[in-house]
Amino acid sequence: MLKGTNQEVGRPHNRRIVLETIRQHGPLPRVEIARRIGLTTQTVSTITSELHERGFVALRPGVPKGRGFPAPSLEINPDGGYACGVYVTPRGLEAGLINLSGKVLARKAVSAPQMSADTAFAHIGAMVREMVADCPRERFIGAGMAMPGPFDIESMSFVGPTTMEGWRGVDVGDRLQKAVGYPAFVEVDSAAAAHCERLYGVGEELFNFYYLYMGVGLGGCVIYDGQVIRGAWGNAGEIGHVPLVPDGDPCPCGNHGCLERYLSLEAYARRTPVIGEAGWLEETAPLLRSAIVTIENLFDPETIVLGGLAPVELRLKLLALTADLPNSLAARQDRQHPRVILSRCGTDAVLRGAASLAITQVFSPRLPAPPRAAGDLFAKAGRARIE
Amino acid sequence: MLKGTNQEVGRPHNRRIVLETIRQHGPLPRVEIARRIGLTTQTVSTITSELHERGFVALRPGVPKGRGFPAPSLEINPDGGYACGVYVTPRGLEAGLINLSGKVLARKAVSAPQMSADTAFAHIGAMVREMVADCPRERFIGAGMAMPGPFDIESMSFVGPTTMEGWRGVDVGDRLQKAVGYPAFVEVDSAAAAHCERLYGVGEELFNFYYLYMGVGLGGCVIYDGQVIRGAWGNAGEIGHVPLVPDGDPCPCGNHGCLERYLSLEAYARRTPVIGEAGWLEETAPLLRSAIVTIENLFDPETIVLGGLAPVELRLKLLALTADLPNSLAARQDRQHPRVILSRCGTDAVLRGAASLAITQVFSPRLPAPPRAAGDLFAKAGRARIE
DNA sequence: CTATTTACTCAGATCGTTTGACTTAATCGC
DNA sequence: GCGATTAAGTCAAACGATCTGAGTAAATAG
Repeated sequence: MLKGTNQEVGRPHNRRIVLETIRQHGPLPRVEIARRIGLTTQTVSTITSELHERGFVALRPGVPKGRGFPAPSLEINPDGGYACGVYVTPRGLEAGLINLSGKVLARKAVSAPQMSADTAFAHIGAMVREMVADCPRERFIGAGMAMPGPFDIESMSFVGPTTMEGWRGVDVGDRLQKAVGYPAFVEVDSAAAAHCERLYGVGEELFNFYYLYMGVGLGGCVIYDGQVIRGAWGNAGEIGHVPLVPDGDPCPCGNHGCLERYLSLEAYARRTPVIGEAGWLEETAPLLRSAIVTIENLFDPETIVLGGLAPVELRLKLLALTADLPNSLAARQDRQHPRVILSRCGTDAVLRGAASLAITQVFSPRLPAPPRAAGDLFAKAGRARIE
Repeated sequence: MLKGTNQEVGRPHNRRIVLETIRQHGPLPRVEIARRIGLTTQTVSTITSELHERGFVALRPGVPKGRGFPAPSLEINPDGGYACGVYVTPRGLEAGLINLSGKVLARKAVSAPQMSADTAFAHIGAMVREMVADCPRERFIGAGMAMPGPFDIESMSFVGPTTMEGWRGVDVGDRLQKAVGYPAFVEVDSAAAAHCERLYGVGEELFNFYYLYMGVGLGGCVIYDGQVIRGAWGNAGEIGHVPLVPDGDPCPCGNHGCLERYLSLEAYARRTPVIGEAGWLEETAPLLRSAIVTIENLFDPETIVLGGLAPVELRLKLLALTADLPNSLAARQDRQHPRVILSRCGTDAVLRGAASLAITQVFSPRLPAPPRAAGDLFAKAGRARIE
């Protein structure tokens, strides 16, 4: 569980830190990177020359700004690497190729309801191979795949509108790995979308937020300290099955009054023909507000990001319903952001998030927290070897 | 935000890892520690000799077990360090001295309703000084303090049964630091209790759980990967204010139907005179079950730990109500633990948790996650310096 | 045109971890 | 019983990533 560190661990870690800092805040001169990550310019220089050599970062010539050497800036080289993202749903497959900047360069899709796992992985293998062929082979990093959650919970995974039939007991990670032949990773769709938002959306400013994913069902994901909180088995975030309405609508999960029976695209599609969109919004508003209060009181996020498959227009209407929220611990004086905001990543969030999983896993810091200087018992003598 | 690592950071980190491994799994021989944390025996030897020198660990002579050198084991020296915990409530103060094993050695209390901050910190300063006097001065590590949450939320902190009057705008951390003159830390009571459970209770086996704290109000805390998840402002865990009953009882927080209006010692005290304990249990059961389903679906923990100030007898009765739980993603086949279990730490949980904050902050690993070997792009060349 | 400032680089020093040989203390097998 | 084997631990030298301090390049200030 707990692991020690040595130079062999430290170097890759620092490399990831440097690259992630450049990715998130670049273009940056070396001194500035060094200042941020707490290492010397020399070290950053060594690391960045390696990253440059490998083509992951590009050097932008320095522009004179006052006295002194005009510092060249480092930025991500978008074409330094590519990754594939696959989104598997009960309606079919979507796949995309992204570059290091998270831009979608190519896209493929297979439409077929309730694909079997065998068929799906055959398609996935083929799609990924085609996409890899479109980019420099040695620059392909890996693939990520997203699916509606939860995984491996028979009583929940295989019923309801987000059901994947015939996928019972399939070792998805292993199958993906074998199908693509590159490093492969799997994530629940809402977590993948949250990951995208963290990397390419609001995550540029926010390190702690809750991502509410309004898809066919309703999912969510906490980003805490910049990290996706996945739960013990990677299934955290099934906010759609929070029982907010006692004795409410029966849900395929077996309970009654689950939130996603009211707040989800499935609910929208089911209700609007009956009562119209305005009626649905009115009916859903109190539940949305309750959901927000629940999230705020449980997670204390900086903000809640409203994302998912739902079209922007609809999400804007939902956002409007949150103008007048009930009290919660989010009602603090010194808020930097509204309590609810819109996602900045488009409908490709899941795809890009899934693909960037591979990039993150291969590159990014699973960070060592800096030991705080809080009464260090080893302050001085710690440096001397004990005889 | 992201920090690099070097030898200066690495050594203290490894020291913490070694100590934490010994604390949690000791007594252990050096080889075994090395195996667990992924460093060499030599390094562990160097570090442990330092820890031994400083009196934090004790050496237990090796007992012959089969061939080879009989390995001496290392274990925590309980008297290697002491810390103070303070629990501040609207009813008064409780303070305690614990040793490195988390045992409560001394205890003090001041009973006085709605103490002002000035009075409280005067008392706290005095109590801590007395306790420090009872242990070797140089072995005193620091103090931790717990309070009912949430902090700094005017609209919620200062109303209701857990209210602290006259504490508005008080910089608690700073005041505590000044009052005790040692490293000082502050935490919400439920998080402190969860921390205690992590260190000295179920945390010995579980790294991912949700701690439900049934006190005057109702709080909770996620332990994820062995770490307390505190939220953006340290207030995560206000599960008591999840609105589970639409149009339910009005709550001092301003909303209606908050969970803690039904499930808390305050609710128990208010309702049992009217309908008796059995009546209360019956009335509360569906809400408790809903709360559990909510937690499970949002956090996907290994288990939920039922703790808090509520007496064991009452918690046992509540536990009995969870024998037949609704479906959730926790209903998996391969569960290692029941969905709900009782806390193993007694009523001192908050006190011990608060005190051990100081120990943890000074010693324990805020861990660097080991970079997984997933398609390392720098696999070989990473070791060679680039010219 | 010189002095100053700033970013960067080179080469050597530093220091925690690793490596490999050695020591110690137990059991196994003849 | 006694040498061979096994296992944990220690010593001293090697390793290697980062740091340190001197040196270089390119701008501005005066």
